[in-house]
Amino acid sequence: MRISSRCEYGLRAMIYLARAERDDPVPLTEIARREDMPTAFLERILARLREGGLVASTRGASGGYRLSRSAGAISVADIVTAIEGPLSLVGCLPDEGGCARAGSCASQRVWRRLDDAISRALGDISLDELSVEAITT
Amino acid sequence: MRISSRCEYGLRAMIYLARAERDDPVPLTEIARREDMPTAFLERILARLREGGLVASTRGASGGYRLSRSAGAISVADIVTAIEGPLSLVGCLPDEGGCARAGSCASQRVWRRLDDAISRALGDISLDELSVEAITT
DNA sequence: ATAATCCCGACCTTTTCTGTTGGTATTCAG
DNA sequence: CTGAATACCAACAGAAAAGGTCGGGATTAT
Repeated sequence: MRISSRCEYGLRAMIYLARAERDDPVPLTEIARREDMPTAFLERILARLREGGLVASTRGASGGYRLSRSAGAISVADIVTAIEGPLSLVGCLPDEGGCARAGSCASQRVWRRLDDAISRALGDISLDELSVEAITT
Repeated sequence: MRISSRCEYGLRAMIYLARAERDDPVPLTEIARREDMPTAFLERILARLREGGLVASTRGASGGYRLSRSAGAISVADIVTAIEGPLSLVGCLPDEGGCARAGSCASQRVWRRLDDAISRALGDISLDELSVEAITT
């Protein structure tokens, strides 16, 4: 179980945006350069974040990206979900069709508990908390 | 972030072994048949569980697998670790060489917190708890 | 007009996942 | 001793996902 680079890059980019305290949008190339990430790849990650409603973009010269709401109102869970899709761990959970043995399936409970733990852990961390942490350290 | 079939199969197999309350070892084919899992694949999973010290095998006719210690002394974390390797989420953690930006890297903290949450969640669930749960439900 | 920028679809390479195959070694029962 | 049942193991293969690149189109400030 590894965190994908997509996710890692996406989170770093969001932190970068949270720290960029200015009104004009931040261009993709700047983020990529400063955070040392592949530009074209990052672009597609930002596309997902935009689709997820976490960043807003302005096109054209002197365009770029900015957070679509305050850093305090964005959790890491939001970011990961926007990038990776639903956080759910297994396909056999009831909402997704379920599997034959259902009900009597003990392992299902394990994954559900894990799901909860992950959601809670990631939901508890907000973006501004991270940008602050990083500065004070 | 999905749970791999390997893991799912492995956990189910372990639960099966925990419930099989008998002294003679359980053959691979039985587990595979009863749990509807691909035999050869399961074999390789059981190999990892054996290397991880979670199951013991006896060869030859009327051989098979059994838990190498009591179900109460085996956690889901043990199982997942044996099958998937270390539970750690990112490669940039200090123990694994670290990355350039280290120290000032806010995202690292996120993954570490997540790591902890996962380890705690999986470490808290023991195998006998699961086999009991499954029976009483 | 031009340069800076976002947008997007198609492609590529590498790795991981999910198995399968075929053969070897070991042990029990007759 | 033989045969069947079993674990063990290495090599292969197809599918999917990860990680990334490319080329061009659309938009906008200057």
